[in-house]
Amino acid sequence: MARTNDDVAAVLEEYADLLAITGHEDFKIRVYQKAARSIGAYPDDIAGYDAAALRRIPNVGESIAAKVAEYLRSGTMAKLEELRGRIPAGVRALTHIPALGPKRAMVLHERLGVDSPASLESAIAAGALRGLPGFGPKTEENLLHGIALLRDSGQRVHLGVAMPLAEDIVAALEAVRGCRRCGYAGSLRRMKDTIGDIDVLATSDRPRVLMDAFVGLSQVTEVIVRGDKKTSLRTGQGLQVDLRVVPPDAWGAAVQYFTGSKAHNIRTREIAQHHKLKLSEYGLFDAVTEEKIVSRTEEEVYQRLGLPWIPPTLREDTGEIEAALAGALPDLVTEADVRGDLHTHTDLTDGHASLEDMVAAAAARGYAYYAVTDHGPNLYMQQMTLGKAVAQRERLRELDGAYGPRLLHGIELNIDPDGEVDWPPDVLAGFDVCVASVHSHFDLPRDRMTGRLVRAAKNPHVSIIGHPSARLIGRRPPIDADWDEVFRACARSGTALEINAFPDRLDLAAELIRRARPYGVKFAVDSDSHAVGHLANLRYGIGTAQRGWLTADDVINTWPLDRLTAFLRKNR
DNA sequence: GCCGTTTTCGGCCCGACTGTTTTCAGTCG
Repeated sequence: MARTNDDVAAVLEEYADLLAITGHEDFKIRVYQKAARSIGAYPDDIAGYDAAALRRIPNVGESIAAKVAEYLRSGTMAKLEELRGRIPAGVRALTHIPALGPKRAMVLHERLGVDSPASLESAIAAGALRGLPGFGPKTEENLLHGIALLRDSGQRVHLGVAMPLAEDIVAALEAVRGCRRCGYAGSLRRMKDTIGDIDVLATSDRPRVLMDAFVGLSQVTEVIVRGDKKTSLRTGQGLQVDLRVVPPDAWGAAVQYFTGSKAHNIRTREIAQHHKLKLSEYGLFDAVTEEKIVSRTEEEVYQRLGLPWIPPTLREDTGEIEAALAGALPDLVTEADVRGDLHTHTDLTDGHASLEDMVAAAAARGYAYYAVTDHGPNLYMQQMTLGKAVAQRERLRELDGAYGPRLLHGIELNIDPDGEVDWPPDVLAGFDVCVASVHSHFDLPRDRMTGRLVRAAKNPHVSIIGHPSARLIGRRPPIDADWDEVFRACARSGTALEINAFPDRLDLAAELIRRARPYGVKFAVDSDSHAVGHLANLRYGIGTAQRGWLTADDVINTWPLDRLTAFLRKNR
C-alpha cells in the first residue's frame, strides 16, 4: 500500500519524464526529480497538506507546491494531464529501452509516430529509421537488442544472488597481476534489498590486463561496452556488471563516487561546489586551479567536505547529510555486535540439518546464545506435536553449554487470520522464546490484518513477530496493514519485530524499520536458517537494520543474555 | 523551477563510451 508521498513522487517523476521528452530544459527537469525525491523521503505523510505546508519540504517551491496541492485536492494535475494528452504512455516506455533516452524518443515519436517499444520494432523492420539524423545501422541493431532485453526484463535480483557473484568476481580480479585493489560498490555496498547491476571498482597500473581478465570471466555471456577505464558485461543470469579502473591514488574518491546513491552524490557534489571545490571519481579538486586536494581514502574526501565518514548503508540522501553535518549520525549496529540468533530451524520440521549440526555451526560463529525455533503444529505439513517439541527441549538441555552457546528452546508459531496462535498459554510458557509469524491468508482487508498482528503482539507469550510483512522479494508483495498501529502495539507490549535476514525476505524492509523505531520498537535480526549455510545470511539482515538507522541498543540479540531473557519474558 | 558562506538573479553534478559525426550529442551511471 503506497503512501501518499510515494504516489506524489511517482506523479512528479512522470511529469519530469514528460518534460524531458517534450524537450524542456535540463535544469527544469532536474527540479521536478529533486522534488519527487524530497517528497518520497519526507518522514510525514503529506495527505491533506495545503500549498503552504508543502513548501516547507525541501526543493518544493511555489510552483510545485501549487501543483501537488492541486493533485492532493482533486486527484489530478492539469499540467500533467495536458502532457499526457500530447504524449502517449508508450512513448515514455520507449525511454526504458537501454540506450534510448528522451531526446531520441521524441525524434522517433515526432518524425515517425512511434508510440511504443513494439511500434519501434516494426518501424525498424520497415526500414523507417534509415536517413533519420542520429540513427545509423549500429543504433538500429542496439535498439532491437534493447527491446528484446526489456521484454524478457532485466529484473532486479536480491542480495543473495548478487552478493556471491560480486564476491567471486572481486576475488578473480584480485588475483590478476597488477591489480592493486578491488571491491564492489553501488547498491550492493549500500546493501539495498534488490540490485539492478553490480559495480566493481579496481585500481591498477595495468588496466588493460585487468579488462582482459574481466571479459574473460566464466560468468560472461555478453560484452556491452569495452574500454580501458570502463567495461560493462552481462552474465548468464542477465545481470549487468560494470568494472571501472582508476589510478591507485584515486581509490577513495572513486569508491565514494561509485557507491552512490546518485542522490547522495548530488548532495556531496553540491557541498563541494559551495566550498569552491569539484568532486569527481578522480578526486576532490580546487574548482579554480584544478589542483587535486584529496582522493586516497573516502574518509579524507568526506573530511575535506566538512563531513564525518558516512556509512554506505545510509547514503540515500534521506537525512544522512543533515545528520552528518549535525554530528548526529547513528552508531550503527554491526555484525560483530550480534551475540546470537533467535529464529532457526532443524530437521525436526522443515530444516535440513540436525539439532547437533545447527548448534555446532552456531558455536563456530562465536554466539553466546542460540535459539532453536521449529514450526508449531498449525503449519500442518510440518507434523509437529507437543511430544516432539518436549523431546527436542530435553535433548537441547543436554547439549546446553556443550558446544559453547547458551541454548534457548523456542518455537515459531503461526498467526491465524484472527491473530491466534498454535498453543494455549500454559504450553507456550514452557518455551524460552516464541516467534509468531504469518504464513497464509495474505490478502485480508487492512483492518483485519492490522487487528491480527496487534493481537499476536499483545499475546504475553509472543516475544517476536517473525517476517512481519510476509513479503517474498519479486514473488509476493507485503501484506497490507496499518503499520503505525502495529508499531504502537509492539512498543507498548514489548514485542520485538523481526528483521528476517533471508535474502528473499529482508522483512521488515528498511523503510518500515526506520518508521517503527521512533515508536520505541525493538528488533531481532534473525537468519531463519533452515540449513547450516544459512546462518551466514545474517549479514544481509544487519545491512537492512543499518539501512533502517538502527543501533545495537535497538536490536535485542546484541544484548547480554540477562537483558535479553528479561525482554523475552515480557513482564510476565 | 528552486535556491542562497558568491547570489533575490544567475546559476544549476560530472565523466566515459558509443555512434554518428568531422567536433559532438545522447545516454548512462
